[in-house]
Amino acid sequence: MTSRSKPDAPSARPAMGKAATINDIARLSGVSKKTVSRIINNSPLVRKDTRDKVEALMREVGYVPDPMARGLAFRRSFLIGMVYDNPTAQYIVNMQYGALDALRDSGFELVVHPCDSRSPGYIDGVRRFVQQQKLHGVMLIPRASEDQALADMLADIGCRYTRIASVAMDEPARMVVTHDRNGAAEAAEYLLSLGHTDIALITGPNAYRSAHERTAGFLEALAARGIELPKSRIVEAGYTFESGVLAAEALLAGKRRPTAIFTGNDEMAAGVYKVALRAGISIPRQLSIIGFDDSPLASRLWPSLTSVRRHTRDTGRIAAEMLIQHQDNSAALSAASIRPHLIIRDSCQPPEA
Amino acid sequence: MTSRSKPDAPSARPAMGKAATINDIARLSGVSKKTVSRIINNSPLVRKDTRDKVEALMREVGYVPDPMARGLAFRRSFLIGMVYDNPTAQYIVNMQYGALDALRDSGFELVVHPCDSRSPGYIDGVRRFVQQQKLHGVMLIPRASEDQALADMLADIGCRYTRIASVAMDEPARMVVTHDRNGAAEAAEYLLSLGHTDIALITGPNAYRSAHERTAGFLEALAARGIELPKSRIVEAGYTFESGVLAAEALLAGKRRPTAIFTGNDEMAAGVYKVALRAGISIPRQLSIIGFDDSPLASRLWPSLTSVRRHTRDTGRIAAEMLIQHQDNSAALSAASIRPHLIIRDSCQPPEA
DNA sequence: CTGAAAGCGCTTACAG
DNA sequence: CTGAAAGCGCTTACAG
Repeated sequence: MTSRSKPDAPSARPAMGKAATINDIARLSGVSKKTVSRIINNSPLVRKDTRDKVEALMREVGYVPDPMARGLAFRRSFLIGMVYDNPTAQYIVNMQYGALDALRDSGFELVVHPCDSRSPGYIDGVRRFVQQQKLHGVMLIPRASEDQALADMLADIGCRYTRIASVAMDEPARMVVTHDRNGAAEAAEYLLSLGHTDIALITGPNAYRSAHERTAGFLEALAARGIELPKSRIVEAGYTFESGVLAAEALLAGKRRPTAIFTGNDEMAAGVYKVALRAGISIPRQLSIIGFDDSPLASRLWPSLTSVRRHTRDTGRIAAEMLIQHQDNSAALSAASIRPHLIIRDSCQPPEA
Repeated sequence: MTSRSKPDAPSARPAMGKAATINDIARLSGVSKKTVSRIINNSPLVRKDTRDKVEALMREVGYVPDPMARGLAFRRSFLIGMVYDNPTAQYIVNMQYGALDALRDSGFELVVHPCDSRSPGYIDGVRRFVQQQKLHGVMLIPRASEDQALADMLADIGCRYTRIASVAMDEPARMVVTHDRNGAAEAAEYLLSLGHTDIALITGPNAYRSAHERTAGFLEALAARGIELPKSRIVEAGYTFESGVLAAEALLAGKRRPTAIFTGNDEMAAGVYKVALRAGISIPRQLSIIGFDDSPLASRLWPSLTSVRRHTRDTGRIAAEMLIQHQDNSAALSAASIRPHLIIRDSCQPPEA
């Protein structure tokens, strides 16, 4: 129990005495506030010894410029918005961690904005969010990032943004590409290397770019080794556990079952597990399975699931860095892209003779 | 591809012409800006027809006061901080959704601040976060919420906060109590109702208040029906999957296995699944299992896991509401508490004869 | 119930 | 390289 000041006291003031302001720094170091301002903003137009003297004082008194005052004068806040639409929790949290990695000690903060891209007014909602908060920039996470109308709106109102997507769909300076295609290809190659040829595929919704990329990468890699899947071995599902169950039921019902299944994400792979376990089909002896995401679920399932890992945290970090970076080095980052790779666990083995 | 203004254009201005300011509203409606300010702040000192006239104009031009200007004058921002320490992704995301439910259309935004409560400087990190951003208030999520030093620091600097915890540990106006004890008791009663008597318990770390509450609730409910667990049937683990595996191995090794296990969270229950499946112990025929959290994992496991559901999103909503509520009705909310309850799935049945 | 003045802590022109 | 003036869009005393 604490017995300090009343929580609803009308005026909340800093701990002891007011915090130092730019005026204090200017007065104490004997320069004008404009010079202090120049130092805050890293202007080159300050003599080195002036800068050193003032910076020492700032450190000494623990001075940090007020983001609201700065934002008011700049007509832009020091807030980065993260806009996303309904993906899995672990993915979002990792993305947030990554963004915060980039924002740490930068003076910027992360404000989250989940939305529903199926609701009609959602783009307007994002616009209000951006304009009312005068956001410095926003990160767009799949699947919202795939919505060109959203990106167009942001460009219209002059809001800088970065898009995270499985494939380049905007100027390089605004894109972080995750190359899902490569990850899926690696999964295909692994199954081939184990000797599988009767392989099935459960895809995410075709309308999702990520699903399209993963499917294409998987099928291409198979084709490169001369294997073409019949239509009956490819089932489109909805990226959800339940849809994975339905797809697996269709795939595992007949007598001639595939010896391996690749699913567009781990959720659907868990659905395959359920159907297989219920039907007494042994994983991996009678059925090999590979997922995509390397979510926590992958290691919690038994046997643990081989899955394609995405470097979500790094992806989020880079997307945020691109937003707060100064122009000079942003070019270096603009080509940012991260390749997924396969994490091998216990859900695959060569097919039975 | 879009071909709009360059993303790095030095001056980002609103879409078309500047947005309206308080001066525009004052001029156009023929009152002083102070009167407009009174209306913005819901002051009763405004004649109803004046208010109506001005509000109509504000709606018409889509005027929204600038949070940075307001914040600068108020010496406090319109940002709510969410401070948390390393819990599971779904829990955090649900908490964020709940907070945003409360903040929607309130003019407040949510800024996230994960931290590591084991690192020495973390309280200082939160203090800087609060003071530099002049946060309106912060929500403390377990286990950070259990740290009295953190709460004391916030009280010291005059920052309003709400704490979410399994049991009251602060003034009612600052607490949202989740009553984990009740949920655990319900799990115990369910197992008893099925006829189990040889029951085991895998607890979270005793240092966690939630673990303590869940353990106490479970054991109390058992004791109320005359059942006392021997020490050997109670294993302390770490709330993680891996620790659940180890605990289950200890519990399921001997010949006289318990017929049911209750775990302090779903992660550890998944660990029990792994050990049971590997050992050929059939769930629920030979072993009933109940988890806690009702995480997505619960329904993805097979057979699906009976688990105690926490109303995380509502909890987050209430914690945020308490922060932005005006004093008058905060009393009504202060007693806020939410009871967990058992979600019955397929992981339990009566013990074998 | 309403308003004119001063101020919140910064930055942007404009000078020098 | 440095500075005095005006302004960003609001609110707080203070009057009336």
